[in-house]
Amino acid sequence: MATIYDIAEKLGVSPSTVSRALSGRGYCKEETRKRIIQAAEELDYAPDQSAKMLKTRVSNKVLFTVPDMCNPFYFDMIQGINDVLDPYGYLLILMDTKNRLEEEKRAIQLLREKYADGMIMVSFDFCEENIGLLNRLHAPVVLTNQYVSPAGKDRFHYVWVDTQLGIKDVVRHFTSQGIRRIGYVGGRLQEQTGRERYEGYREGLQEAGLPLCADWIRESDYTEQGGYLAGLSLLNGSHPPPEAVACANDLMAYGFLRACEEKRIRVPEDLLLAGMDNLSLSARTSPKLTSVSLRAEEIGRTAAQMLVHRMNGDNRPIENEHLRPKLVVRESSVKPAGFGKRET
Amino acid sequence: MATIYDIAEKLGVSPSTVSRALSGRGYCKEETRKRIIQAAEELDYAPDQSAKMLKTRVSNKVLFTVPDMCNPFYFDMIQGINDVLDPYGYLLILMDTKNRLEEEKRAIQLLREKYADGMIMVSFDFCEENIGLLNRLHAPVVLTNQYVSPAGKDRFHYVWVDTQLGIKDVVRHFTSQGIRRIGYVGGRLQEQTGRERYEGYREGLQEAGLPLCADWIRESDYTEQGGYLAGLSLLNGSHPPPEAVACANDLMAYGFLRACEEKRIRVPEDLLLAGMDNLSLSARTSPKLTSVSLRAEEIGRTAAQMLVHRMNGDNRPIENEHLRPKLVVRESSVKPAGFGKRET
DNA sequence: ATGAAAGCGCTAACAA
DNA sequence: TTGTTAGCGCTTTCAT
Repeated sequence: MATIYDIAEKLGVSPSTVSRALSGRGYCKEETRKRIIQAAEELDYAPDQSAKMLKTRVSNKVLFTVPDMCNPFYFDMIQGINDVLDPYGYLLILMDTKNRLEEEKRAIQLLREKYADGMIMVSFDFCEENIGLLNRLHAPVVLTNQYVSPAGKDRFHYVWVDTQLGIKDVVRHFTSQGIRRIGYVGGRLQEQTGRERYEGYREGLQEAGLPLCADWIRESDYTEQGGYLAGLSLLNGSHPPPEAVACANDLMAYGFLRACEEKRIRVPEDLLLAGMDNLSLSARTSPKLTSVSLRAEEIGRTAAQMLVHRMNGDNRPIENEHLRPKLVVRESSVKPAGFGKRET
Repeated sequence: MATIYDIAEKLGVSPSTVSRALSGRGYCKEETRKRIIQAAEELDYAPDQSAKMLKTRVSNKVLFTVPDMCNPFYFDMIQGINDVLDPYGYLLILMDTKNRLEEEKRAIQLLREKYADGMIMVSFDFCEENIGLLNRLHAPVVLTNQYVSPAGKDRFHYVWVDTQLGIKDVVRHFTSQGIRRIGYVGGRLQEQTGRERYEGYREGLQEAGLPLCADWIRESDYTEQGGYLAGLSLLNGSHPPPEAVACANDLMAYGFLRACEEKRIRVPEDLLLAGMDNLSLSARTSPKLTSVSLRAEEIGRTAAQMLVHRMNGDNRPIENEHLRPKLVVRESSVKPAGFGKRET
């Protein structure tokens, strides 16, 4: 592969002249430039990225990490991220951390090794360990969860949606219909996201004066299969069964729906159900699924904008962003006439 | 940021010793290695990728380009690609070419500039221009369409599914139910993918001795919105209307379904419908959508395997791969009792 | 307007 | 086992 030296030699000019001509920075006589450009084409020249990066210290890449590549939610986020990043010429490196701390650490390490100029990180569990590493990083980072270190002075930024409030809204939506036996399928309580959403459930019940009932609560993993298993377990293991169930995301709600089908429990005739994420799929399932919109694309867009701001060396302090969740009510959660009268 | 020189200096050894100790290649006394590793940690050292790349000429990245980031089909492919690439330590750069030749050329240029070691490219239209550029590339490339240059000796490989046969199977599925008025919503005929699938439609009709009828055929763009518009146009503009419609992908079928809803045409009671891609959504829509499975994940996995094979410098000639499409019949395409008797 | 030369941080062939 | 040295291909300062 030809280098600027080959071009320089062929034309009897110096490599620096070639560099200037091709990059457009610095002086170069128009005629010389033309000859250089022509020679570059003849030699099938293409600038070498690694050499350029080594010199300029920028990679033009952004790392985007998600905890579960199978969840369409993140692809909605990608739309937004890409919309913003593309015009700036940033490339997107996509990485699946599989909700494993080790993989998240690997992602952080990639940044230390300058694979990318910045990172947008989604995690179910921002904790002391990954946050500590993140704060040691020089490259800008934007998270999609709220996190404030006790010590303060965090180096990263975040854009977040109050999922706690979102789940609380779901519970309110149920109680406002007179429902009192409300179940919940969430994530692991050891994880930040799991705690947040569970807290919304707890608050919602409390607000309505309803007790927590372990029989109606399951911990799962945000996957369809996990929701299915949790659904079976909950439907089999609770007497009386709940009248309504809030799932901490749509994927688990789909799985729960599958469990209901299997158990011949009709939604919403026998049981009300709601999810969270508002995947585009949810408007088309049967029954159409009530869900809390987290505005995935907007999160992505906002996160990318914050990141670009920081990567461009603009060091004016920026505010962390806060998006409001929005309950989208569809068939699955609305009590039909004759609700609860099981057909036989 | 610390370099191996900083470590070398601190310890009074040479940079190459540090390099050997850290990379594990070449001799290094165990004790020296330990001291070096400790010093590296103390100095918060991380190897610089661009320097390593410049020297080793490998980027450990693979470029994956898709013509429409909004289509979940490609995310199924990503699962497969990532499954294969991840164990080898390859990172995935995702790029949306927006079905524009210019963007495809940009992707090819990225490879020339060594942004990545190889590429998996999805395009609706492999044509002389992009193929010509692809053949000039040194880096390995795997396409997801069949393409054989007239001149032969193509440098790239491909894994393909016979979508022509897939659409033909859909038409057969319709005709086997006695349906004779069969419509089609496809891609642009100027594009390779559009031609292929249309050809399947044409052959299917021909096989059943049915004539082509322009009233029942629409060109669109593989998006939901495109399918919706094509649906409205077809439903409004054909007298008599078709009894069944084959859509060239699921996204357009969803759009078509939306158009049907709007026009109060019931599927499958008034009209049969089928798509192609077999997105996971299709098993959950209402009605559940019949679709041709293209095995997205398997395409991804296979393509990635071929690419890895080539990137590892294994130059034994490899066969292009061929996956068979599979019709998955669901509610939307099965003639119910009383089909065609419009309710009023 | 152009050229010479240094250097980005790493690897690897060769010498010691 | 370790050190010396020469690049990888580009940018950029400084001199001409």
